[in-house]
Amino acid sequence: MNTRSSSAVIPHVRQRILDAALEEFYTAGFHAATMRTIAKRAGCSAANVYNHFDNKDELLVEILRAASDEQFTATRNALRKAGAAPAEQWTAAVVAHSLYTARNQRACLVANTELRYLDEVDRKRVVGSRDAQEHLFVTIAEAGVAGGDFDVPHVHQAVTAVLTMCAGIALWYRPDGPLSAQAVADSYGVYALNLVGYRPA
Amino acid sequence: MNTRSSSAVIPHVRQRILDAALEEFYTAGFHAATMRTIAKRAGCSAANVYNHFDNKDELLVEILRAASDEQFTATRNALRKAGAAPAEQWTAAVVAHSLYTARNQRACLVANTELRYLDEVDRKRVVGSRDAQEHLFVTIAEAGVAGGDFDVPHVHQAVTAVLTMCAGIALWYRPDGPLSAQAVADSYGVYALNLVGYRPA
Amino acid sequence: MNTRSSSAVIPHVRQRILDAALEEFYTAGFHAATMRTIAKRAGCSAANVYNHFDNKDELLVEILRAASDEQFTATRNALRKAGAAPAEQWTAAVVAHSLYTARNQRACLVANTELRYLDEVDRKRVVGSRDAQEHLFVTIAEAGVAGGDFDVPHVHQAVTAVLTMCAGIALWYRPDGPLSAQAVADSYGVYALNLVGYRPA
Amino acid sequence: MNTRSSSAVIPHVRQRILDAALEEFYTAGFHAATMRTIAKRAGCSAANVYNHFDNKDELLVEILRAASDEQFTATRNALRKAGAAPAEQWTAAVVAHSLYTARNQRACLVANTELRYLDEVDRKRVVGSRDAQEHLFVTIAEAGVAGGDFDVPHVHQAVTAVLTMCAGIALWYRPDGPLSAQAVADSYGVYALNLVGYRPA
DNA sequence: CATGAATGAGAGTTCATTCAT
DNA sequence: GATGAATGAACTCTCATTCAT
Repeated sequence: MNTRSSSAVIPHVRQRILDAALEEFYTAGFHAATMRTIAKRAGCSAANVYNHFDNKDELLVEILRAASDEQFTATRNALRKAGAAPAEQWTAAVVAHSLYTARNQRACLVANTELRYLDEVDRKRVVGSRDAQEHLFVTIAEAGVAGGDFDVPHVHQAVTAVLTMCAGIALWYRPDGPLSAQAVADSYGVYALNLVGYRPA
Repeated sequence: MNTRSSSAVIPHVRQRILDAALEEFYTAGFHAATMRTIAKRAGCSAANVYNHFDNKDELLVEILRAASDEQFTATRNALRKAGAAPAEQWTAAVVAHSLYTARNQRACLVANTELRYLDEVDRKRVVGSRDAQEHLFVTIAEAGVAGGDFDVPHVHQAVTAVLTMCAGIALWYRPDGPLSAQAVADSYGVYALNLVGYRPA
Repeated sequence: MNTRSSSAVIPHVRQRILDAALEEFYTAGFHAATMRTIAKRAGCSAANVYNHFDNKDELLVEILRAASDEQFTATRNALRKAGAAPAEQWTAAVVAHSLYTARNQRACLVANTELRYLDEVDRKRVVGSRDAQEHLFVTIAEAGVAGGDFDVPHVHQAVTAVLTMCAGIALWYRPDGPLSAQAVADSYGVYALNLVGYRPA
Repeated sequence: MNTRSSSAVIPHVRQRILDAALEEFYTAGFHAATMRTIAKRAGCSAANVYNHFDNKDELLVEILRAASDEQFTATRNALRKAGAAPAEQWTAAVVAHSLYTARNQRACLVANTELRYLDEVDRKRVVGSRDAQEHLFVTIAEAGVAGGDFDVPHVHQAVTAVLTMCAGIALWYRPDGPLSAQAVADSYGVYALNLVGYRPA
């Protein structure tokens, strides 16, 4: 009966707006989503959205930045727990990345299709952790090649290929499909390890 | 001095409109592209676009359908010239698919990002050759696995992974980059062959 | 029954929009006037206004620029017909200026109250002839003082006083009032001649 | 350490809001000024403004009424100190009126440009002392004409001309300009005396 | 084929104002 | 007194599309 418990059940408006925006961006696309439909889904007036966010772009920025950061964090955490061998690091990174993509399918799809609609300034606020993440993958792959574990042409390009492959999960994955997110991620780990020409000793 | 020769220099309006639309869809996205900017780029009035196409959706449909069909054709032609072994077929298909993607980067990017904005009816007019193409890849991969050439979990899913990986080329490839389209396609052929766990006999 | 004669009766849309805008700016003020009310008064849709003018500011600019230019022209024409003596020039200028103000009361009132709402760029497009006009008055007044016909402190300031006095006509003059525009203008000519301390030889 | 001394330093909210409103009305105009910017300038929330004033109109009314009353009072005080002769009364009134206008430039400008945005009821609450003031000027001018000191056509109209001329001071006067408020007011006294055709005996 | 003019629908955004706290 | 959150109404401006010519 107190404020805390009720707020535990119905999330605060700000979060409800973000959730609604993600849903709308996902189903309709950024441009086709309207502040009015977002607001209605969030259960408030369109005007009130502007009490919490500067404008429509800001909604997209917040959503994408949060997703990017979380995904990066997930990957780094996985790496910390994995063995030091390049193959283990590589697989751990790909699996974690894929797992996050499958589990946050909406946000990841939006990130891959709507990022382009942000202006230069806002895009920079989002792509930071994306670039860092890519750099992480490149480092691991290069270590693998240098150590003779991997054998693949154009390492950097291979990393790009793997990352877009993983991002693609967001295009088709459904939680109620035949494979669990974990199963999908695991197989993508295998694909990626194969892709870089890993040959067990 | 005949019509044909003049049309060889300045393409007919219909084609100019399609070219303009592709360019606008590519740079601005389907929703942000306006009939006016498309028309201006094509060098005619907005009203005149409607003398050649039913509506804005139709422009997207035409562009995507043509690209899909051409890509499918390119892939089938490559398969006809390739050896019968699964590895050869698989590589030929991936290379052809990738090559088309790199060489038609704009259309392929639009196909992957804007297809969702078509309604059910129009989307069906486009996805036919896409599905056929996917089916082709699946058939080859399954043959490879059945014959023991390939070793990969969840074949169908692996094909999806490969196709999204190839589609990703459209996201970053630039004709004036360090690698030629052919070089990129060749390395993607290697990636794909690795990915399915190919082991030369 | 032909197009020409009908267009002679009902002015073209562009002019109807300008007329409507002036009326709305006059009665409601620039900010309170809406594109919808302007359009409705002009007998077209709000959207169509944008086929003829870039935006709301442009409406104000066009109205004010035309009024400024016409007023300047009226003053210069009057000067050409007047005698060379400073008193004659001065009176002619003031009377012409006042006459225009009374006869174009709406435009002049809008010019004096709404000019401030234009941004720097647009304001410059309007104030050119205003400044030129002021310079004209100053030149005449200074000649009068130099020749001993006028005797007034701070000549430039006196000109400003006269011009604001004349502009004030737009605040209260009504065509159906007791005095004709010409009668009002004539008496303002007297006021202005008195004001600069004219003493007939 | 008591309330009075502290209020001497930081004025009470009500006054801070009025000051802020005047500043905003002056720089942006009544319609463009928002309750939020006014509140921010006053250092409180927009909602709090409504604890002190009924609505936005009320802010304008309060400002204009105070200014009108003060100006009227200033004029009457000046008249009491001046000699009885029409020329002395007339000059004293104009100088006092001008002086107030220069010294309260912002309020006077707002009074002359934004009064029109008040509805009938509110406008009446403001124009009372304006009308009274005009009546005062007319009385003096008519006495001057009746006594043969002044010679000017359409006395009432001449008064209007003088009052708008004085009001114009608010348009251009700046405290840091070349002339002091007193100097400006004095020369406007001369202009006005000239204007009514004063001939020293 | 081609166009300028026209429009209904709707988008993002703002704002004066209210109200629970 | 004071506030943050909320809202209905309205505004400027855009856009796909139509139509007379």
